[in-house]
Amino acid sequence: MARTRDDDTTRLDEAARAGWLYYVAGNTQEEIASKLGISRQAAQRLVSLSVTSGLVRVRLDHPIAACLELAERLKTRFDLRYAEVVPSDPTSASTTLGIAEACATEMERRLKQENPLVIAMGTGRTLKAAVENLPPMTCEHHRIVSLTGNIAPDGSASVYNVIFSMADQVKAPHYPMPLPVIVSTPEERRLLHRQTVVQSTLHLAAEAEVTFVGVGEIAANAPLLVDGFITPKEREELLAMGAVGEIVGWVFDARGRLIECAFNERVASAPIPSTETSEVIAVAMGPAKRSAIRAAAEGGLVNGLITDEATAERLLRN
Amino acid sequence: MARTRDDDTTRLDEAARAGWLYYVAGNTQEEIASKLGISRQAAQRLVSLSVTSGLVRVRLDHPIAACLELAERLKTRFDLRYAEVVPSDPTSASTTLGIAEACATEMERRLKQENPLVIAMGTGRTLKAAVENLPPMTCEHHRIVSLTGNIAPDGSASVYNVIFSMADQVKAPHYPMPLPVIVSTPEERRLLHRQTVVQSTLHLAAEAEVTFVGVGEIAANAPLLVDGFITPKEREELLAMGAVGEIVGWVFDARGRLIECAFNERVASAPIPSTETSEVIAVAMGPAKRSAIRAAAEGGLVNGLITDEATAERLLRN
DNA sequence: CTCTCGCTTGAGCATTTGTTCAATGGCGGG
DNA sequence: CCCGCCATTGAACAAATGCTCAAGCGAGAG
Repeated sequence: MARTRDDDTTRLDEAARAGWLYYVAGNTQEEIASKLGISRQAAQRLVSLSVTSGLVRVRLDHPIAACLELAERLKTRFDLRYAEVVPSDPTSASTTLGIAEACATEMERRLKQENPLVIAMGTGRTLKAAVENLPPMTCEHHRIVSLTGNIAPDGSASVYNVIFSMADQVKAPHYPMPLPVIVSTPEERRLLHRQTVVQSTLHLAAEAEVTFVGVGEIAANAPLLVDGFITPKEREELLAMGAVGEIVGWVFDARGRLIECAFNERVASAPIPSTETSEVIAVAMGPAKRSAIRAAAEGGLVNGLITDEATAERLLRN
Repeated sequence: MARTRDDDTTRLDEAARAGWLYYVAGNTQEEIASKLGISRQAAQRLVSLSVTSGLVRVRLDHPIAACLELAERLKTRFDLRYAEVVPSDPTSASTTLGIAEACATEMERRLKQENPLVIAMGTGRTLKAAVENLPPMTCEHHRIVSLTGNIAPDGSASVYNVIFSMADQVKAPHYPMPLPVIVSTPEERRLLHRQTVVQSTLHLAAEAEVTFVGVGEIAANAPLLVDGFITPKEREELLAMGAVGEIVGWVFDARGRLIECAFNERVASAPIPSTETSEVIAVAMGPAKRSAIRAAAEGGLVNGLITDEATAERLLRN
């Protein structure tokens, strides 16, 4: 019963083969079954395994005209170096569907580069979903650095810290930040940031050529609140000070300026890499995040954006 | 009724959108229909169009263990720099299924490189199928050069000359050879090769960093014969001299040595780029081509191979 | 204005795919 | 050695997909 590693791999191999016969060679599952000498159901199970285990990856080689146009307009309107718009699924309430895949594709593009890169990663649900869409690679020449601490308020490892799973998937050297995301006092932050490990990570982050970040809203279901990084009371205070969004914890107002407040002095994240030296790509969609995205783009906190059609349209409809 | 270009493109856009909703968002065709406000059949047609027009591309991120192992053994056995083995469809008689896709993927990988490359292309059915699998790209920094003339025996443009469709698809500067594949006399070849255009193409070909070629058999359904480049009588003569295969027209024997004969003196193709300076990748599969492939690999005419599992196994089973 | 041609449409049907469920059988524990 | 657990199997059914064909529609010719 103890399913050995070998069992697993041969099973995946067979799944890959079945998936190949199905998707590439265009066989029907019945044909596959007879070719591999198994029952139709077994074939169906293998094919289905090949998709659920992420072996097959479909890619749509078509810059859907409307999306392309929206992307162009976003670039002009917000003075971005990079913009990508994916089609919206009108009924899905997901805030990652589509952009996660697009973000993964973009990451993959960067990772395939020959010359060594420093890639900085933010945190959050969207990036997590994106990283899950990365194919296995070997990128020993790039370095991946985390902009945020990896310790959640309750002391556990933060679930949405993506650097480990990303580094694991693409086999790249990685530099996490072994400290909490939000600390108790500015003094504590100073202290923690003085550690050698943290110092080198902070320096590396400042050198990042490419940065991927999620964007959090402050109102409604603020990720900071949901994940217990702030209390409802703190949220109210932030809102009162005009906070509309947050990137790796740094809270900013509607014009995309970091708010000078007690909270931001307790954020232990690395500074968001400069848009002068780094491509800083925000990955976010959905009505709740709209004003946060707009602020970040308008204020020049980011110079790249991956979003969906509906959000893009609303961003442009001033 | 005259379907305008605009009609076509918007239709493709819709197809892309439907394909996206289907393959990426995982909608059922019925859901897509209601979301786009069309009938289920219409949705089905769009999805199917998105597939047949090559918009969706499935990719299998799994080096099937057996194939990987075969590839390794091929590399060792024939001293290759590059080998790729794709799974066989046991019942398909196709000589391109699988390797065309694999070849396209490999070409794409090269084309995505930042530093400018010279890519030399052979000719034939396999390469044609491969090129049809290339995604649209913009590669203005690479140069694609043809190793063969583009004029068929009957004076028409050779169907299997792939450089134009390839260059069109990937938007790269390209250098065809405006002359017949096989000329009547060695003198004619000298004369034609003296043209300035041809000269520069020949020089470029010699500089190629990467070369993709098909491999033709001489016995059975020799492409040279089928396409009218040689007569049945000539074929017999070549076989009598020990010919087993041919690359861009150059006929070679079982040990992979170009045969010194009247026919090879009439081949107007560029010389096959040296395996010292270029990666010369043969793309071929099938029992009929087996001895030709083995000869080419053994004789060092090529140092790369893309083939299928069954062929790989037979090549290794000495 | 009407007819014709050719393309598009959607209903209906055949095929393929996905899921459920009871039966099977291997394997460790008692 | 036997029991029971649990993963796996295939039959049967449900859902989704693909195909065919007759009808509809619109553009242009007469």
